[in-house]
Amino acid sequence: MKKPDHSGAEHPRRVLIIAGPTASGKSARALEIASRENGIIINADSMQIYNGLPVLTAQPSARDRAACPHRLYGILDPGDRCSAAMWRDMALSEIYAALDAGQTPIICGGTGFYIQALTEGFSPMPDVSPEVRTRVQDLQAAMGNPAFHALVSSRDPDSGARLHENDTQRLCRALEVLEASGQSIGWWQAQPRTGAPAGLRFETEIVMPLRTELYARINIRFDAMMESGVLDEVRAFSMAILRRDYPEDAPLVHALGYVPLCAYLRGDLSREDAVVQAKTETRQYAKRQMTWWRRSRDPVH
RNA sequence: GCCCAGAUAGCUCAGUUGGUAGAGCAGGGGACUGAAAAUCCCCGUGUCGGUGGUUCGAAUCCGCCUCUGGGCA
Repeated sequence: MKKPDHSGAEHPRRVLIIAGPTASGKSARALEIASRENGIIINADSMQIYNGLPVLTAQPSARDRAACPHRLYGILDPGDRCSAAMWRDMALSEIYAALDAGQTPIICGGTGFYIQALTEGFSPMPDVSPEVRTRVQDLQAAMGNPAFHALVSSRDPDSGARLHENDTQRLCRALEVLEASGQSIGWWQAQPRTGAPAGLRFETEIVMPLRTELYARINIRFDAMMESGVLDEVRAFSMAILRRDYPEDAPLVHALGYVPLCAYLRGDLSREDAVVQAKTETRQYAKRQMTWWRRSRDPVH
């Protein structure tokens, strides 16, 4: 599935995007293309960007990395915090560097939001200080969902109407943007997006296997992880959190399977049940990803 | 062989004194503007094990049968 872009540049340079649900075979596809196109593979996965849990997050093997250059894999410390905008900036500099070196950038990953950030950009947004963000989150935790939703509704009726009272993450975001800028998030979102980066032409390929086939691949891949030392890295990572080397809410704790595997290591879950839960989480994520790419995503602007 | 307890949605189970059944999980669909592997919304007809009976009416009461646990021999 190819999508043209309309950047209007005279000689737009080609950027390939290989996207799709987890375990769909994106990496193998990217590798295959890279080998015949003199490509550089650039990670578009919000978890693979951190080092710390390379097996659990299914980062490319040493062998794959040796076969062609890979960028943005495991480049952030688990204590860091990436964002779609931060990734966009890093990806763009890797893209331009690859093109300047005469190589084909191949964006590969399953984080649809990141890829959207790259190809469509964002509306401008105010900087939100960590203090404001923390204050809003603490307030939310203290008030509880209904009261917090009522508060946001009173200060920003549009967001209150648009967001469900349980959608704490977006409600917090709405309030922090308002606090930081004095304007509602809806006002900011009504501003035009950055749009496609200049001088680039994206060619997107969505790898979308049949659901039954994908689920089988997920199960097989997780069993392989269990054989490849995931438990060791999960144990080490959870110890690091206990030692306060990383915060309790480090992004990697949301890696699929992390919670059940920790429960197994603590003795709260049998190994078999932990594996079942990890596979289930992964299937549920794959389903969400399929929803993301199923809709027709015509470029905005 | 006898006694007891079960048998209800893919799974685990609710189901008040009889009025043709509903939760959690799984599964499906959807949303997504700087946390996105995040966060959130919507979706529940199934010979109520089988069969005969009581009753206007049975998942519910009674008989028999089948199966599964547990106990006694």
